[in-house]
This record gives sequence, structure tokens and C-alpha cells, in this order.
Amino acid sequence: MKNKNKDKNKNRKRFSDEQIKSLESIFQSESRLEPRRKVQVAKELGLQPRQVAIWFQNKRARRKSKQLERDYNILGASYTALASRFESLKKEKQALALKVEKITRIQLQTLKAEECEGVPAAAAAATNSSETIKTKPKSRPRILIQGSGEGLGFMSDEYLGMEEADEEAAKLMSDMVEDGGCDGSQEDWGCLDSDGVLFDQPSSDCQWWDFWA
DNA sequence: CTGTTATGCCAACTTACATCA
DNA sequence: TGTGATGTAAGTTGGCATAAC
Repeated sequence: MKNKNKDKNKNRKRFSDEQIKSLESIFQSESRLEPRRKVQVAKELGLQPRQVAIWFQNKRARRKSKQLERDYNILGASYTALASRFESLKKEKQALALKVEKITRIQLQTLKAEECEGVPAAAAAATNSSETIKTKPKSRPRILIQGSGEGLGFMSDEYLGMEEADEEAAKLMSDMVEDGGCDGSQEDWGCLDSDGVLFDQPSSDCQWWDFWA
């Protein structure tokens, strides 16, 4: 500020409590003043119209600043909650991935054992149920997790009807459904392909990519 | 009708001072 | 009592709208 203004500022006085109280009260109902109203308020409070105008300007600026601070805090809290949810989903996903891996391993072992005994997988499956013949794959058993809308519900039913040798895998699948970590909705399971492998997510966000990787 | 200028208001930023811990 | 932090009245600047010419 220039020296000329320094001198002006020397005479500056804080407004009285009464003046502030009145200004606050007016500001509550009208944050902007019409020129005529400004002159009227100035007269009532014994201030210059310019002082009233400046007070309202500063008041609007202070209000905006406080609102920004509030918004910032709300946003911060929201972010913290989201990050927490993200971490828990990440752990849940890891646990589910482990289960899927285990099931796959068991299925492969079963298949190998059957092949060693000279019983084709499809034939073995065919002995179980005529209902499942149509849906069973011919080569290796695929873990059918699809966004069908029925989620793991249908999957567990199907696997529960498998050979005894698959009981452990079926139980694991059943556990996964009952875990409650996922309701088996399409939204939750649509990310799994027919081989039980997670799809890549269509996101360029590094953090989210890491999550799904 | 169009371009220019003056005026006023405002937001954003800054300064200087009063007040308080 | 000195000092740094904070609040606030007022100054500065630049953008925008409007009216007068």
C-alpha cells in the first residue's frame, strides 16, 4: 500500500458491535445491496455508503472462504471413507482370487487323475446327470462365473452335483457364495470371465489398475 | 447502427492496522 | 512488554455491463 493510503488507514476504526450486528442482520436477508438501500443503511448506521459497500464485499468474500473450507473438509472425509472401502475391497478381492486359484488347482488335479484312469472328463460328467451334460464343457471343466444375473447361485448348484472327487472344490465354491462378501450380483461378478480370471478394468487410473491387476 | 469512452459494480488479491494469546 | 497469529477495513486491479456520445 502506498504512503498516501497509509495515512488514510491511520484513521481507520473498527466498526462498533452495534454496527456489526446490524450489518450481519441485513446480510442474512440480502447479501447484496441496491444502491438506494446501501445509502439508507449507511445513514442508519452512521457510515459512508462506500464503507457499507466494502463491508458487504468483504463479508461475501469471508462467507465464500468459509464455505470453501467446509467443502474441503467434507471432501477430505469422503475421500478417507472411500479409501478405506477401497482397501477392504482390495483385501476381499485377494481372498477371493486365492480361493479361485485353489479351486482351479483342484479341478486340474481331478482331471489329470481321471485321464490317468482312462476316463474322459466329459464321459465322467455324463454319468452324473443328464441335466448337466448340456452345460458341461467337453475338454476341461471351466469355472463358469458369468454375469448372468444369477451369479454364484447357479454355479454352486451345478458344482454341488459333481462327482465325489470334486466335493472339496464344490464346497469351496459354496463357501464363496455363503461368505457374504458378495451377493453374487451381476455388478459384482461381471468382472470375471469364463475362466475365472478377472477382466482388466477399462481405466487408465494407475491406482485402480493396480487393484485389478 | 457501430465503435468508443466513462462509470459503476464486483471478485480476487493485497496491505496495514487492531487485537489477542 | 514484545511478538507472532489472526481478523478485518480498505486499497488495487482487472473484468464485465450499461449508458451516453
